[in-house]
Amino acid sequence: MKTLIGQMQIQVNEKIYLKDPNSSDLGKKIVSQGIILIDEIGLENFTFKKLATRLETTESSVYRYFESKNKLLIYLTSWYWGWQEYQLVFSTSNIPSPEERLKLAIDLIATDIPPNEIIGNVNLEILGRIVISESSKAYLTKEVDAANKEGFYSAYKRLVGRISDIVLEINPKFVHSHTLISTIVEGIHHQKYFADHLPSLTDIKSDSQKLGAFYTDMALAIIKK
Amino acid sequence: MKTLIGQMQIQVNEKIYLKDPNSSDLGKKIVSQGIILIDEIGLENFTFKKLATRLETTESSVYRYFESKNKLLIYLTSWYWGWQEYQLVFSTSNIPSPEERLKLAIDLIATDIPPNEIIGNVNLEILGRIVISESSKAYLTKEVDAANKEGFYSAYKRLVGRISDIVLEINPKFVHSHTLISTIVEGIHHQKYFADHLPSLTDIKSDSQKLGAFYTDMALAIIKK
DNA sequence: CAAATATAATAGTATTACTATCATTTATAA
DNA sequence: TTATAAATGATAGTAATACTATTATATTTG
Repeated sequence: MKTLIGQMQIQVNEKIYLKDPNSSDLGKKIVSQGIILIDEIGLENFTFKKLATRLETTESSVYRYFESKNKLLIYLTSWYWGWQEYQLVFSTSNIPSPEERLKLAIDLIATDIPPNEIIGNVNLEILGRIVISESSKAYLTKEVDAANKEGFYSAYKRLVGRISDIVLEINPKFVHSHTLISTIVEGIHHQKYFADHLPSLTDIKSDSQKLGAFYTDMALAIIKK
Repeated sequence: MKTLIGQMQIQVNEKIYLKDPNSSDLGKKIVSQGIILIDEIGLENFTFKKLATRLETTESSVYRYFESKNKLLIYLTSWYWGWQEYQLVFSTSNIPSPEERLKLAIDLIATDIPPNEIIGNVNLEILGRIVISESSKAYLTKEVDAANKEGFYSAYKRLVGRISDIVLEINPKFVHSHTLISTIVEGIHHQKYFADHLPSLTDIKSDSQKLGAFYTDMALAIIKK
């Protein structure tokens, strides 16, 4: 999982941005530094003005790439899920046992990203952190339905869909595969957040192995029931 | 569950507000109409100015009760969890079987609040809706740790703690009771949101009975494993 | 080298998220 | 009943946010 294909590119729905941030230097900086700034000050305090100042550019230049900070967030999370999907496909490709593949999938979601893992100047560890604490805000808005219609959440849905398919391989009669997997994915992120900030809501303190193991056990217990 | 005790009062941590909204007419309206307005336009678009206009009062008057809209949100969610806790204690009080109590607890979380259920001019159905779509924003902020230290999330933690205790009655050796219950509570809310807005992430379309049944099955499967 | 494209500089607007002051109304208690 | 306190209303003000618009200046590409 360390170095994948040298020049991999994650595809993100074009409607999310005004101008492809991958098409220019400034665009790439907006993404890579945007991640860092959101992580530092939180999405609520993050503004395009502050980002522009940090990049020594102007607010209007940033607005040429993204319509709003929520769109930037949607871009970042889509990118993240696209990357996770890529890793899922990659890491499960030669594994015949669906049970083994499910375990790998859940561990993939649960595993902490090692520090300084970079793809195209995106720091994945930091991106992983903002996905945990901010990603739900990308869909918990009054604009969900419009955004969903545009396909802004398709990367996430695809990942959940793929893991659900593995569940169905294990038990084709299990009718709650999507519910189960979306519960597990959100659950893992929540538990990590709780471990750091609201520890009495969890029993697993920053041990991604145990976290993955718990959810794998839970999944298999209900799937095979 | 229809009419409980006529004049029940849910206690909310005093530090959440500047002035007790229950102590005056205006305060009560801020809460009851605040809920309605947040539901209508979403937390992002909600402002104290808009609420003041609707109440035919002034922004500064609203600010006398709550420091910020985030505090109002914390107040509303605390109130909600306090109310859920009350109902939990009430509905499980005479049930000896912990398994039966767990089922009741999960169903309580999953059950849709019937329309027009009112306690002290708070519309619970609407409050339930905003808890689903906005409550996580109460803790997904840079101020979590400070807020947690002040005890702003204790109502939620207490509810999770109580249900976890039931889990431990069923199996005292189960070491993931908090993880399991917080996963289920958040999971139920997410699934309801998904059913309405991102249906491909769920298999249960607005059927709170099935939702409760699924999570109960899942809980028992892992607890007894 | 011209033309297109990208960025910088600057300005401007309505709204947000507050804080402050002072006048007026309403409740309470002596 | 009146004095006093408490709550609300009216008004003003400020820095920041979330944008849009315009024009000038670089930079790239054909």
